[in-house]
Amino acid sequence: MTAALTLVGKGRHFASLGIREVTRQAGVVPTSFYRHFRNMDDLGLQLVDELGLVLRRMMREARANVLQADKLIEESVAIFISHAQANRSFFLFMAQGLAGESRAVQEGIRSEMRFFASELANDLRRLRLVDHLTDQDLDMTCDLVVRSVAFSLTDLLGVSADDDYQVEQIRKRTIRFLQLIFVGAAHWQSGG
Amino acid sequence: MTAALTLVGKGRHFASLGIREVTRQAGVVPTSFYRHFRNMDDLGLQLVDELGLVLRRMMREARANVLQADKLIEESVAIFISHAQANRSFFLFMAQGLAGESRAVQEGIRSEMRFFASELANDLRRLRLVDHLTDQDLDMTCDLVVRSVAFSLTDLLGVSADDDYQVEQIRKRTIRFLQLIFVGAAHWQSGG
DNA sequence: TATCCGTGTGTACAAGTGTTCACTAATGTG
DNA sequence: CACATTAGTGAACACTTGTACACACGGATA
Repeated sequence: MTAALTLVGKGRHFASLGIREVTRQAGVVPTSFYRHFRNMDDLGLQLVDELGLVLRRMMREARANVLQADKLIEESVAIFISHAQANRSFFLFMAQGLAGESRAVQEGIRSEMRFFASELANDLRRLRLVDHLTDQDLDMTCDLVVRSVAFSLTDLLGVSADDDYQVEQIRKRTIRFLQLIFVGAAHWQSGG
Repeated sequence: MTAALTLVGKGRHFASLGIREVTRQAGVVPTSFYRHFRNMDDLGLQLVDELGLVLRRMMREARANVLQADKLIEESVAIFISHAQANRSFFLFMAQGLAGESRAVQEGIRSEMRFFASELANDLRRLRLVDHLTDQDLDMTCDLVVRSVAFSLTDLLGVSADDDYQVEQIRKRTIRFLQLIFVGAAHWQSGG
């Protein structure tokens, strides 16, 4: 699995990886592959599971560091970006998988995103920042937030990790996106 | 190019297509490929160019059909969905290319999206619906709109084209996303 | 009419592919 | 100690792959 991620990190697309290629990168003979996976789709699915762990770690850190409501967006985005940079290959895999070849992987990633969105909704409810929204509207808002961040992720993965200027631009833009969404949420139904 | 799109439409990922595979689908001998393209990346780039045409046609139809401001979002989303269904393979290619293997294709698609967003900004300015926004804020709003729609596109491509119920769900959700964004835009700076 | 030029063909080759099978070395369990 | 399980090995198979080359046809041009 690490070998596959490494190759993805080097710019390859997961869908174009072959068994021999992955085992070669892993420094192991091709037949060993079958000791662990039935095929590449299977490997992809197990990567999705690990991706879930990465996302949960990120949520935990966000919850620990975002104590008060102001700067909530800024802090969260910063944490997100730092995790995305630290696990570049993982997030590359996630971005690729969203439109990938394996329906199962696709559905897995989508489901991780839904989980993430619902956790976000819980947190916001707990902070009592959105009491005027119905549960359904809050879910929608969080869904939109997660999608926007996911899209920013593809921006981020498109620039080199040490291009500080570009990363900063992406950070600022993502923050403004989220601010715009939350302004919308604040005036939802009452103002719209 | 049609052959490549056909294969993508059948669920394959563009990055995993080979020259022989494409020419086989085209009903032509492998060597003929080189008469038209230098390699698969080259083919991808030419597909991006054609994608531009598809998007422009879509914009033209939207401008022709969205006459008055109310129902603007509903109509636009409907037109978008019908185009996405009618050119399923093209939009699949677009969704794949965003996180694809070829940096050039990636950049090409991104650039088409930026163009789309800027055209949208022009239209909104012309309709004088957003006079209170600075040009920069309007651009950001349109960027977010285009991204949200693009993400809905991946939802749409994930369900079968004739699953009316699911398509309807996606349509409604996309509309609500855009409404939320525009409520945010309406109260931007004044309300945020 | 003769001559290009764009497109497609057939053959060929070296390299890479997924998958199988029988074998081996290390590990932990009774 | 003997034994089962796990992870890795190496050879072999039948294909598939990208790419090169010389060749053939048909329509446009001179």
